[in-house]
Amino acid sequence: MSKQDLIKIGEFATLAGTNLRTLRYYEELGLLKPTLRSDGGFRYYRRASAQRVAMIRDLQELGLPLERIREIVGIQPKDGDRTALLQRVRRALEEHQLLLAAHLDALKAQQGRLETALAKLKDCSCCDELPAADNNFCDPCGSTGECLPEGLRALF
Amino acid sequence: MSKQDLIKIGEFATLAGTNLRTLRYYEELGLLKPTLRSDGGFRYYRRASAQRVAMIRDLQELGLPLERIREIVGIQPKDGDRTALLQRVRRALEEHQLLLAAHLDALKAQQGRLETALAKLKDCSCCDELPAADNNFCDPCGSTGECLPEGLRALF
DNA sequence: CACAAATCTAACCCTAGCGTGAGAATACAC
DNA sequence: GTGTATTCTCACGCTAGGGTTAGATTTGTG
Repeated sequence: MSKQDLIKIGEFATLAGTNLRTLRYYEELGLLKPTLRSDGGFRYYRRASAQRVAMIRDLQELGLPLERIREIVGIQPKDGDRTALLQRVRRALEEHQLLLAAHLDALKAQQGRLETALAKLKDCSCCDELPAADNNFCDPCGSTGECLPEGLRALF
Repeated sequence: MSKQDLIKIGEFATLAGTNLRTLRYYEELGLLKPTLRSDGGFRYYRRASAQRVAMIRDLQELGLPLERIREIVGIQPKDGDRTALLQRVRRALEEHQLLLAAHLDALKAQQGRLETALAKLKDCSCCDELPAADNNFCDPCGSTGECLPEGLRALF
């Protein structure tokens, strides 16, 4: 923890595999404060803090937004707090798991609608009938008598 | 198509099931222009144009961004262009299907990482060992000897 | 001391799809 | 003409994660 260990933001960014703007943005969000500020305002980081950046990145890859990450790792945990940290991480991950599941469901539903729409379009492509003047929804279809899927009502 | 048919934006919004801001936004994007502008600047729409809004909404529900939708329906198709329109829609939907699939894969991968991370966390919760001073990644784990999943390297 | 490289703050830009005003002007009924 | 409802054009706000300037300092070296 000697002064030797302190490096400026440029070197730290390289070390942590990121860039200046991102580090300053993290600081702005309260995610990672530089260990020291010089009188002139320069940021000085500990090399070891690169691990903190790695952790932030890891949690980002798991899909957590930076705000949530701050809630988890915003306060530098002491050694004894390891259990508490694990708790926080676990709760956040579980919560995020639910969100992710919901998001997946929504996208799968969208996928289903897309397939239906494409199937219907395939039918329509070989159809010569133009919709009647009073039924430009083609609903029900003049050929098959089927109703159109929701997502394509207005195509005709 | 007489002047009787032209309505102002408020009534049109109600008819189309949307609101003023959205309609003006659609116009800004080139999705739907009012049929007429009064000398004072008021927008006048045809009732029939509500179908166009419906179509935009339908394509939105299929997940297409408004920019793509504009590319599809940006130009008012004439009757004879139905085939061409169907083609454009089909191509756009197929393209979007690919994007959606990729998106789904990414989310599923995220889900997998989440599960792995949570499983590992469960192990760690019952672990009393603190990481050695020279290995604050707990990697490999002092208890099980297993390596940590990518997403949690920096937790320790 | 002088100079170059690094860093500082502040600010605006981007994607999407509007929400929500402010303040001015219009349209229409009476 | 006058009142009131409607609409007009800005223009900023939101989420996330920075990118990319500009102009001013600071640091460190010779």
